[in-house]
Amino acid sequence: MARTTGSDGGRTEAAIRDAAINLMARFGYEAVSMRQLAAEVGVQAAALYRYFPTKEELLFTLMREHMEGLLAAWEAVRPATDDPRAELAAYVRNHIRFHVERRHSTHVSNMELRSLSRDNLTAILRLRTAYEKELRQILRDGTEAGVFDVDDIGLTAIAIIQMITGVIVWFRPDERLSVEEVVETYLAMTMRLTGAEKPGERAHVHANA
Amino acid sequence: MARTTGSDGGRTEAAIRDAAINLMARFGYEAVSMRQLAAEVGVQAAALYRYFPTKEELLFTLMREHMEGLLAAWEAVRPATDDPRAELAAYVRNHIRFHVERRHSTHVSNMELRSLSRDNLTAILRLRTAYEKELRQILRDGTEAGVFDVDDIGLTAIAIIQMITGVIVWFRPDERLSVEEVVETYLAMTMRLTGAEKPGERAHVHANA
DNA sequence: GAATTAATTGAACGTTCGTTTTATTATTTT
DNA sequence: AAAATAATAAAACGAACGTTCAATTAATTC
Repeated sequence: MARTTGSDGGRTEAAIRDAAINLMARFGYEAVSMRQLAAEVGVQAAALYRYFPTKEELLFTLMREHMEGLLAAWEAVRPATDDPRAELAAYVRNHIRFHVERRHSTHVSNMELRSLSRDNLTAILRLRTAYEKELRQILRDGTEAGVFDVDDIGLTAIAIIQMITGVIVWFRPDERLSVEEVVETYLAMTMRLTGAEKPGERAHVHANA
Repeated sequence: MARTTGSDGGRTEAAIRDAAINLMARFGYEAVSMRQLAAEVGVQAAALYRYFPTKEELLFTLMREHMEGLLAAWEAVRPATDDPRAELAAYVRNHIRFHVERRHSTHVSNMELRSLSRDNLTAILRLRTAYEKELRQILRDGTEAGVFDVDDIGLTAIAIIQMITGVIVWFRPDERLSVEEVVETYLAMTMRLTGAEKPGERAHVHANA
């Protein structure tokens, strides 16, 4: 046989992306074969090469779009304020919501960096760095304004991202907690971590020596 | 050729473990072939099978010993006190020190769970759960004693472990920060996260409404 | 309705994979 | 020094891998 009835390039490509994200999130990039992926899509392996030149290019496309989507989502919700607390809250909320909604592609983007060629890796890391830089800037602004109490900005930024990305390891949308409850709990922990004063709050804790 | 001069089973097995941890941490379990591993050790691939029956059993052994080592290290340093703050501090310090010292096996243990068979996975997760349970107990004790202010114990425990394990992603021992500096910074963040009162401290922050 | 383009199949390519088998040599035991 | 055992090499197994190529059919254009 050859071209099948009702076949459509756009739909097939979307199906490939979808299946690839699911399979690679579950079994890992290396463990998923092009034949397995094709079977999931419902085509022969050769058909995949009409849409992606190599397996790695497929992975790279998925990761790049994930990172670009994350940055775009942040740009879209970034508040027009100069209160670092509001900015930090928006950052954390966006991060968790975005990642919970896209657990599988987050998993792939976080776990499969080592399967990229040098150039592709560099491109992804550049996007990641740009995203983390936003958080560092918020922490710096807040520290200078005196509303955060952060010792090491770079270290704190990494710790926060690590913590709030960890949600996707355990969170499943149908459990006792809703997404919004989780978001607020993590936000509260983040605020504590940065020593953020709540709006209306004036003083830090003082030890009674 | 066959048996080589000076060959020794004990040394070869140790060399296999060592090379396996390094290679698998760098390239991932699936991406490392038995031939590549053998070449790193300096033997033929067939020789590996004298020490480990399958590739997966080798992985499982490495992961099991890592987790057992982590639990053993904690048992060894667990303080004989009922102050949850001291216990939490000991837990965090031990966790970071252990993981920084064993970056590669930590990486393997965290990343390669999906390459295990069901039974082997269950065994590793059992160890992991036992380890996390220790932290939850500390948080629970501290919350009941009123020295911690934790909203959701399970969620906080996961967030803390995620945060303090994240050290190995970026920390390299020869940089501007020493291990002990990093340990203390993360400890401070953990204490803030849990709302821990410092010894000698009496009150929490109060909002000025 | 003929020509063109899009989408896919089926077979095949050479390579590498984890693993097994058999033979061979070094070392230890008797 | 002979016998037994430990440690390895060398070669081979069938299966699976990513990828390519030629053929074929569906849909679209002219």
